[in-house]
Amino acid sequence: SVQLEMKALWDEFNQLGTEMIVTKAGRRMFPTFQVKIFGMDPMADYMLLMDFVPVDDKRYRQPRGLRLRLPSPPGRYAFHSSSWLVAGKADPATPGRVHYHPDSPAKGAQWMKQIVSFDKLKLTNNLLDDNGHIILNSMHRYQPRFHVVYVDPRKDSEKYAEENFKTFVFEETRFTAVTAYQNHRITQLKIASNPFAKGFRDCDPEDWPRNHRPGALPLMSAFARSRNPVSSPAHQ
Amino acid sequence: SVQLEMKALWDEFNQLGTEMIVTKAGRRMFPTFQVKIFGMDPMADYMLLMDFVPVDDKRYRQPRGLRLRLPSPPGRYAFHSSSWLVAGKADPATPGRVHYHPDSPAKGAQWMKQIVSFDKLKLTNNLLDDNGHIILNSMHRYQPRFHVVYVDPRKDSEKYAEENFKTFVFEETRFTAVTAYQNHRITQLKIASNPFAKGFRDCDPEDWPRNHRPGALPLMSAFARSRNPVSSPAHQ
DNA sequence: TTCTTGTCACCTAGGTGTTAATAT
DNA sequence: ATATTAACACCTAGGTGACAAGAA
Repeated sequence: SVQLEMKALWDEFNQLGTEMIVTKAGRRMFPTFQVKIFGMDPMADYMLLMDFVPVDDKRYRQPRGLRLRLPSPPGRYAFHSSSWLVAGKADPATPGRVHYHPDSPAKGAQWMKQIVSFDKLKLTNNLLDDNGHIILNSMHRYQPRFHVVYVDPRKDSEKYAEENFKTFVFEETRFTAVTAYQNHRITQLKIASNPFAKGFRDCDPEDWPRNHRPGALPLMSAFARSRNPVSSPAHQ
Repeated sequence: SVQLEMKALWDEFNQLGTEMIVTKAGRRMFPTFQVKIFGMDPMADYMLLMDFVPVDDKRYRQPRGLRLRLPSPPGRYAFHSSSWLVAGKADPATPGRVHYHPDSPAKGAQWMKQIVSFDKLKLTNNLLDDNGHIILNSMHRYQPRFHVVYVDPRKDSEKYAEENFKTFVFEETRFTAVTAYQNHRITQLKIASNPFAKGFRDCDPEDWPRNHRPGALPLMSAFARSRNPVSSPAHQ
């Protein structure tokens, strides 16, 4: 069995509608997909991998004229809407790549003795990418999937391929691929929770992440002080 | 067979008497021990590891009163001698630890397809170290050794332990463990060739390492401009 | 108008020798 | 006197969103 790490954070993002940046050079996911694994044969070899499947066959876009610009830090934030419109049918599918965890293959004991982190996985929108990154269409929704493959030592292992792997799906890790954040609340939550974005925080530098307790909604403390663009949209 | 990478650089250090810093927290080696491997069975599993054996049973020290201090950058360098005196018999042997390459075990094909780098290996003088670092005695000389272990799939593989590994020794990688550099020419060569020490270079920032050609003695360009403390020692 | 790209300042994370203080 | 330690400035290496300019 598999347990998703940082589930509380994933839930918080998912509630807002998670967005993941895709770039030509490749961008990591945040939150990082991390799991704890139980019940493997400690002595057997396993491959761990991830892939991404479209949630639907739709292309999305931002609603017309719902953008607004807040004056507070002068012209700093271009607020986008948190709602999405269906823009039509999905673009042609991207090459269905797969990301093997770099430690693969390894013994079950090795995988189980600590959290498995897919922090080397990168997302790109470059259809011609030759760095082995995951290729996604911007403005489309994706579901990450996690696969465990048992390395069968038998000579005719191909025959048993069907029974030698297991797939795990965590719906709270769904996201929309974007080239720039569309929902400002997502941006703020990323800034509040990703250490690499610390430079953009304007709130108490002490409170995060040291004082973080699940359920206390502390992540949005930075955003709570500003206006909510969803509840008070404005035409330009 | 195994080929030492950066052999020219190792030779240059070895000619001066290589020194490696040991610290309580653990210090990487520079140059890094890196090899190219040939002739493995591409489908078989191997473990790669290193250990360090004393070159002799002596303890070394700096000659009495041979230190000098150059005025050029005011009081910046405490020049030590490049010669060593035998200070007596070696201290009690340190725990004979071994460093497994973190990718171990892996297939021969994996090991051979690129340079194998031991850049995670760290040296410490802390006898109570619990980070798995290599423990060495300061002021003692050591010979790094590289071992390739074939992972025998047979049930009674223990019986064949003797024939299932091969050891490679490169004498040009010998060094003296120190807590502070003793030979200023070693310091200068480290500064000239280690990218992380770039902040201490005072020579043409363009010339290294882009223009480096083996045999042209360009590494010492920074040092060549200053006096040679070996050929002109001074009493204090 | 909407989306994408490239550059940037600002971070995290950690590898250097220097230096002054301390230990032996 | 010699050897070790710990704090430090200065690097490498690379992950952030902001922003202005460009593309569709």
